[in-house]
Amino acid sequence: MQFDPTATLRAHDMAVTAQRIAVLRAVHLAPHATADEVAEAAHGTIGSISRQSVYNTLGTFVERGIVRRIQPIGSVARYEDRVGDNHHHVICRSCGAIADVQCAVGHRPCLSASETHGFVIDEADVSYWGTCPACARTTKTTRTSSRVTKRSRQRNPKTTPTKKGK
Amino acid sequence: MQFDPTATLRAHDMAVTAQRIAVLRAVHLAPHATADEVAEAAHGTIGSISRQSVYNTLGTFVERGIVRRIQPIGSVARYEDRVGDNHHHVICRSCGAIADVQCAVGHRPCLSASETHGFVIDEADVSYWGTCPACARTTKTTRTSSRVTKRSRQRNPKTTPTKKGK
DNA sequence: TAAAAGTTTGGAATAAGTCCAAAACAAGTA
DNA sequence: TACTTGTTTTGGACTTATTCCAAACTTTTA
Repeated sequence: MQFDPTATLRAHDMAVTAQRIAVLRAVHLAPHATADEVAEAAHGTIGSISRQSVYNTLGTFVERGIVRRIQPIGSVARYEDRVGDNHHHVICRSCGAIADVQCAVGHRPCLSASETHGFVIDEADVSYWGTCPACARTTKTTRTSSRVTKRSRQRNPKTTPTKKGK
Repeated sequence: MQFDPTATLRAHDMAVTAQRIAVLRAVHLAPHATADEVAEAAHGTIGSISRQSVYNTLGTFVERGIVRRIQPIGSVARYEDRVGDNHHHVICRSCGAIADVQCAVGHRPCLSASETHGFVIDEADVSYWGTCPACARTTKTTRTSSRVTKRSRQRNPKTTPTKKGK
């Protein structure tokens, strides 16, 4: 089965627009990308797309189950188009790298909680925390300081950052 | 073992201040509270505390392992002082209610990922998603609309210097 | 008890995301 | 092909959670 944005959109009765295709492609090519990164990538393919459209589109996709939204502690929301296989994630505490890990159980909810307080559970979302190979190598790395990387979005350039010399 | 903020602070070589005691107490009395709720509660006990102090304090506590920070998708960060027992959470998709569930394994990381991509894992953070008893009763409830409840914070209404002497 | 060290504070700044109403567009129909 | 209609996209303003900063204040140490 290959990647066909148009077919996916059609299958979900969604209008086929350049923006949607670009967003879907961006998520497909860069798993775990942030909305901002998706916007950047989409911008690269179709020249221009509004931030709002990126959010709208991602939101709609999530609603329909076309993409999944994950949000590790300390990170902004991230998106991936690998859905339905109930896999989980390993996140590096020092650099924020994320990798997929197969669910050992294979079906959802992949775990059963012992005492559920009457909640009806339909999904178990697991985040494994640890150190990635790269960071493990450079031992004694900044533990607390360098949280999950943040990239800044470029808003209206009119607002000069003025470092306010003091 | 009983709850003794002062002793806890001393044990961690932290200066004992009214703010810290108030924050610790707030987290203890309202598990899963947001920074805002903690601020409100602390405000109730010691009359006044800055937002910044609440964040500083919570942040420091998290660093030292005195409190744990959780952040379910769609929710702001929440804090709890039940640490060290590696328990997990069930979250209601419609109202955002959170409850603790005991970890079936009991020690961390409570699960072992099958294929770790070389990551050294030290913790497994599990979020169970579903519907709480209350929401299950009122079936057909707004699914997408009422995400996790948002409370608005009340910033200092401009001119409320509040006594700073004393 | 005073200096040193650690905390708290308010104000300003950011980042991420949402609201809104108008303009642009996709797709079904004549 | 043109038309119509309902859906998308857009940009600008706004909100909320959180962080940065440097000065004022408290706790602790000596």
